[in-house]
Amino acid sequence: MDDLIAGLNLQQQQAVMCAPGPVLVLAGPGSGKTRVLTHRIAYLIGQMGVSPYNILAVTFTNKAAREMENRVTDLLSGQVRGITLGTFHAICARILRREAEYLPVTSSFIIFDEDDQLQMVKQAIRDLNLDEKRYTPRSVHAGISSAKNELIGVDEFLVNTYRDEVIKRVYRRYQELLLAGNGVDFDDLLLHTANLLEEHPDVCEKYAHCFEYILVDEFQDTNMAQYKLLKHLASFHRNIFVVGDMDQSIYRWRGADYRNLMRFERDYPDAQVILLEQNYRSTQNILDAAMAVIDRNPNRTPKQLYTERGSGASIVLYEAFHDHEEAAFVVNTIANLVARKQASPGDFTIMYRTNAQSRVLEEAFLYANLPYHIVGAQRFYGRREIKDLIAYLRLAHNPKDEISLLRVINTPPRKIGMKTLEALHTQSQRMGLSPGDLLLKLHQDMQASRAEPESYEALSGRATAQLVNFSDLLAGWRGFLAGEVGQSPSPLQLLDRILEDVDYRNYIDDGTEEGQSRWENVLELRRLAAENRERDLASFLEQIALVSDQDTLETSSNVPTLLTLHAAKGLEFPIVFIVGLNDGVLPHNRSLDEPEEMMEERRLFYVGITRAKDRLYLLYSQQRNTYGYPDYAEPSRFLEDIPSSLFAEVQPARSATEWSSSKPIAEERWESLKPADGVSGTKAGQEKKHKREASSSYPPSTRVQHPMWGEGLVLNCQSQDGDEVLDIFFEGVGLKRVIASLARLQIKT
DNA sequence: ATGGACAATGTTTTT
DNA sequence: CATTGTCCAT
Repeated sequence: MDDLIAGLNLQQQQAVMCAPGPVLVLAGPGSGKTRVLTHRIAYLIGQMGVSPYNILAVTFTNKAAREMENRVTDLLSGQVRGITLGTFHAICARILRREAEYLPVTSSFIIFDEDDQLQMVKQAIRDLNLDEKRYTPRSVHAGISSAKNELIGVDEFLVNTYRDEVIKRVYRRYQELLLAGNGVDFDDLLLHTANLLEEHPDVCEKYAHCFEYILVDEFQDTNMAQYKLLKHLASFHRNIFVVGDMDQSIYRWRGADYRNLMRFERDYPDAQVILLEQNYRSTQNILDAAMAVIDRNPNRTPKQLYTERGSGASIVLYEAFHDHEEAAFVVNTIANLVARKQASPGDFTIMYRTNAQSRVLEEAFLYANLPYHIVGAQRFYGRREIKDLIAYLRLAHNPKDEISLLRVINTPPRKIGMKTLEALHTQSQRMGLSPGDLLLKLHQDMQASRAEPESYEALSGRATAQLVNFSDLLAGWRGFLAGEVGQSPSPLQLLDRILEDVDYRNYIDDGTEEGQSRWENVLELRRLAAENRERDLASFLEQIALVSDQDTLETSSNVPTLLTLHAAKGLEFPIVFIVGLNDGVLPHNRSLDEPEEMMEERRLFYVGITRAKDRLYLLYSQQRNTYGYPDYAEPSRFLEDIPSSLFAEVQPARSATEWSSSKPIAEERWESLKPADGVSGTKAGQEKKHKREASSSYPPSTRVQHPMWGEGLVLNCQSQDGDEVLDIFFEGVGLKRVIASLARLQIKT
């Protein structure tokens, strides 16, 4: 008992040990909210004798769930088996599979991801003969999604404008398409579960009885569906313990509504409210800056963040001439601090508003020949080759999945184009079958050597031949799955068979560096399948659908991290740079005229600032490139809110001429900076490795002269079709890719 | 059916 | 600038 609460402050102890009933913990950044949650669970099990089976703990990411599980396991030395701990979506998927009898889909439903959702909206728009230009799949999907987040079904969808009418019709068609494929989307997981509990009191009671204690992390990020869901689950015991901070609500555009915190207080007037204000992460200067920024938001519970760490270093505000120099300042600063052994490369993070901003930074790192790590830009599961293979698996699992069928039917190319697909579509409609089922029937008919009867009139002979080829493959996998050859195969065995049947490697690995990297991704998926060899296919597919790239974030390699402010939430770093603090970038252009959006931009900045433990650098520039063209920019209006007393003396910006003539940092110093393991900076998807090729006439770090761009430094070279492709950094111009024989390059000595 | 050349179009993205 | 989709010639 004393062990458990040792090291917790008063408020934390109060939260951990508070009596049953509704509890609202308002937790400032770095105030130890995860500690409170994990200790609370340990307290319930260890001290109150609550069975793990009666505890439900919900998070937003798998990573957070994993971390919580590990920490509780440590605290209790292992007696956590039985606890229901996971993301909202994973827990809902579990409930829905168990209660599938109440659903319009079967328990082996598949979960459509963002990409599939867009494809499906596109399909729906086409089915309805609507103008794709006028109603982009993206915006229509946003409309459908936010309706679902508000628990608004198609029939309840209110129409005020013609646009609403369009969305409503697409929504209806979209749901039909989902059901036809026995699928649900991310939003449906929540929506269906909430509706299920609402409409079936007996089911609701079952779960509400079971979950004696409910704990929720990041409560400010819940949407209406999640709120209602929790309310149902807590309807019997009312022991609902939520932790949140409205100041860190940055997912409004995903349906999150921080007002759920207020709604909670209203719905549970007897709730105990506990404020966690002591910060264990940052120095006081950093906290003061953060509070100065966030205090300007109206209608919030004021929090006085304080630390016992002392004021710490001043915040550095730097005005760069343009974004290139901004990046150069970041890299130089990192290099200097590392060289002087004041910090190690992994201590640094650079945060920005939009992913596009990472490019300049990457160039600066490449130019300096320093490794870095970038989060998010291209996610593993978003990669083409991975999506292809998952689509194959899904199709084998569920031939009715038309989205997956369309994806793989001509990948690798099988001479099945638009014409053939159209024919397949008409024919399947005529027969009242899904295209996948039609293919299987086609296969059967061919097996029975019933030469194509008139029933396939929509299919031409040529088209049929190609389709039959594919249907043989599909039928083969179906049979394989059904256990024709003894036992039912594992996902890995099926994957391997598919890889071989379609000769995928030959298709994807064309011998270029990119092709090899793609094949490596395939091997990575294989490895993942091998790890999950105990799971059946359905469960493997679910796991893949519900895993995000955030969850794969590795922090092990000792190199600086580049990420968006959104991706930074929940993390902390000794030294933080926030770049692009210009109006139009940090308060983003699209938020300027919308007060709610503006508040969210402010919170985003707040989240960024509060990631920093020891040092904070804020950067903006006089000029920046937008879509390739330079443009003058104003400093972010948020900067005005930070008292100047917190800033270190502002260093004068160097002029453009000074910058373009400035020399790169001596190369010996870079050598001393390189981490021992020599991890190279990678941009996912498009790797730019510094390959040393002895045969090349322009090996990396050669200085060259270009007739147009002047002097540059070769960063990378690779052979292609007997020629050399070079990546060269030109000062004041940027990174250029050239063909050695065409660019009239001179080697400088 | 496919690949190459052109125009159109650009937030953030826990699941 | 860089990615994505559409049109057109093979």
